[in-house]
Amino acid sequence: MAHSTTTAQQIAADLRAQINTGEIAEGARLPAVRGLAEHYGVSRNTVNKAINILQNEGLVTTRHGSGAYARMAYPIRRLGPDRYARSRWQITTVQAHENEKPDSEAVPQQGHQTQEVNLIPADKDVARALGVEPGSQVYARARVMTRDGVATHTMTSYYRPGDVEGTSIVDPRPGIAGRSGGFQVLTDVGLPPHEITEDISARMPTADEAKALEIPPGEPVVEVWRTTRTAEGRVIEYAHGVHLASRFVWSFTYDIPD
Amino acid sequence: MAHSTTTAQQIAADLRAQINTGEIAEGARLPAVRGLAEHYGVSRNTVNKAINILQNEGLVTTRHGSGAYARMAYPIRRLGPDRYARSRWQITTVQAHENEKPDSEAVPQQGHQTQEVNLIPADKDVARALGVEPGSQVYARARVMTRDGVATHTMTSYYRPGDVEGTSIVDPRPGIAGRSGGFQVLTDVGLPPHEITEDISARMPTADEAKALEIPPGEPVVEVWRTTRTAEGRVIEYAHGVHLASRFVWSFTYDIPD
DNA sequence: TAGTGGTCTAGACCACTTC
DNA sequence: AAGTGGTCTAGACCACTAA
Repeated sequence: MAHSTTTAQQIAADLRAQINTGEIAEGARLPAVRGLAEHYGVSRNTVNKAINILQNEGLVTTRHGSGAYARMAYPIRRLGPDRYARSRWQITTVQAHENEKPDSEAVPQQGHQTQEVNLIPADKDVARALGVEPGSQVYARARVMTRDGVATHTMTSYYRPGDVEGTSIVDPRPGIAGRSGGFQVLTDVGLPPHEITEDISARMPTADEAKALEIPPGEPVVEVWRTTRTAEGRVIEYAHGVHLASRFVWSFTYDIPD
Repeated sequence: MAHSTTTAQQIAADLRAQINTGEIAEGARLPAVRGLAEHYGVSRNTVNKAINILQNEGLVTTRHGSGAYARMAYPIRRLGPDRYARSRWQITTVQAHENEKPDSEAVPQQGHQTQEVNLIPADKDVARALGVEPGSQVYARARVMTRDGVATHTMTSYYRPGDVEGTSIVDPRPGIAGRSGGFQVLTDVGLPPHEITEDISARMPTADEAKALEIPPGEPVVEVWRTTRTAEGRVIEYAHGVHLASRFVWSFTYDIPD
C-alpha cells in the first residue's frame, strides 16, 4: 500500500491549512524555520523541505534572511478580444476611449520595459505561420511588459520583411509600435488586420524564462501563439507570448458552431 | 550581489542540458543518485535536491525503487469551438461525423471514469452565473475524464434545478449525458445552447487536486470556467474544468472587434 | 549583531522495483 | 538479493535582512 505521508508533508499540510483558512494571512510571515523545527520536534532540514513543498505549490515565497511569506494574490488582468479592438489602436481625430471597456477594469498598461527588433532566420514554426521558407530572414520584435515594475509577460512578434520594411515597427525606439501599435502600422501599409487565432497552453517556465522574468518557484506560465490575418486570410503577424499565469485570465465568447 | 548558483543547481543545470539536447532521451532513465553523487563528488542529498528541482520544472518524474526518468511529452489535444458543434451532439437520423473535424485529430475521447450528480447549495460564483440566490440548491454534475487510463481533466457542470429536473442530466448513470450530451438534453427541454463564454487561467494544482488527478510534481493545471447561454442570453449551464496543462491547447479564432 | 533562510555533509533507515 | 529513490538527522557554515 502507499506509505503514509512523510513528516515534511504533514508539516506542509499543516501550514497549508493555516494559510488556506487565513490563520496565516496573505503576505504574513510564517514562523521561523528553527522555531518550527523545535515545535514539531524535527530537524531544520525537514522543515525546509516542507516549506519547499509549499513554495513549489505557489503558496509561499521566501525572502532570504527575512522569512517565508504566504504569497499575495496579484490583481488579475482579464484578456478578451476587445483588447485588440480597432478603437484602441486606430488613429482617429478623437483620441478618447480611456477605460470604458470591460477589458481593462484594472490599471492601464504600463510602458514596455524593453523593445528590441532584429532580423533573424525563421524557425520552423514561424516560417510555417508566415508562409516563408524556414531559415529565411524575418523581423522579430521582442518586448517585455512590466507592471508596477515587475515583468508580467513577454511578447515577440514576427513579420515578413517585405511587409514592414521601412515602417516604425522596425524602428527599435519604444514609441508608437506599442502593444497593438503594430496593427496601425500594418494598416498603413495596406495590410489591415482582420482575424486573430490564439493558441493557449500552460507549462512550467524554462530555467531561462524563470531567470529572465524573475518567476518565483511554483508559478506556471501561459504560452500564447497569436496569428493575425487580413480579411483575405493573409498572415501578417505571428506572435509568441509568455505570461505569468497568476496575473491573467483569458476570456472568449463565441456562438456554438453548427 | 546575487550569490552564485549552488552545487545542486549546477547539477540540475547539467542534467537539464542533457535532457534538452537529447543526450538523455525522452523517457530514458537518468543515472542513479548514488552514481551521480560519486561522479560530482557530493552527497546523495545534494543530488536528490537537484533531481527535485528538475521534477518541479516538469522535466523529470521519478519512480520509487526504479529510477528518475526524463518526462515524456504526451499527445496534446487541441480544443477549439468545434468541440461544441451541434453536429457533435445533436441527435439526427444519421449517426455519422466521426473524425472529420480538425478538433480531434488525435484519439477519440474515452468514457468518463466517474459521473456523479448532486443537489448542492450554490456558492457565490455559481449563484451569480446562474442567476440564483447564493446557497439555493443547484444540480452539480461532476465528471472525471480519462485517457488511456489516466485522468486528464475534471468537469463539473451546474444547472438550475428547474431547467433539468427529470431529465437524463440528473440521471447519474454514465450514459447519454456525456461530454456535450447535456446540450442535447437542454435542447429537448426548450433551452437550446447558443453562446459560450470560456474563462481560462492556469495555476499549480491544490494538494487535493494533485492527489485526486494524480498530477505529477511540476505539472500545472488549466482552469476553465464555461458559461453557456441560450440565444436570448439566459444562462443554462455554468461549468468548471480543471485540466492537466501538458495535455491540452486551447484555440480560438475571432474577428478583430471595432 | 542577532535572526533569518539556503546549502551541504555523512550516515542511517525505509520502501519500492527488478531479477 | 541487489539496486533504486525517499526521508530524516545533527551539525556545520554561508548569505542576507533588519534593527
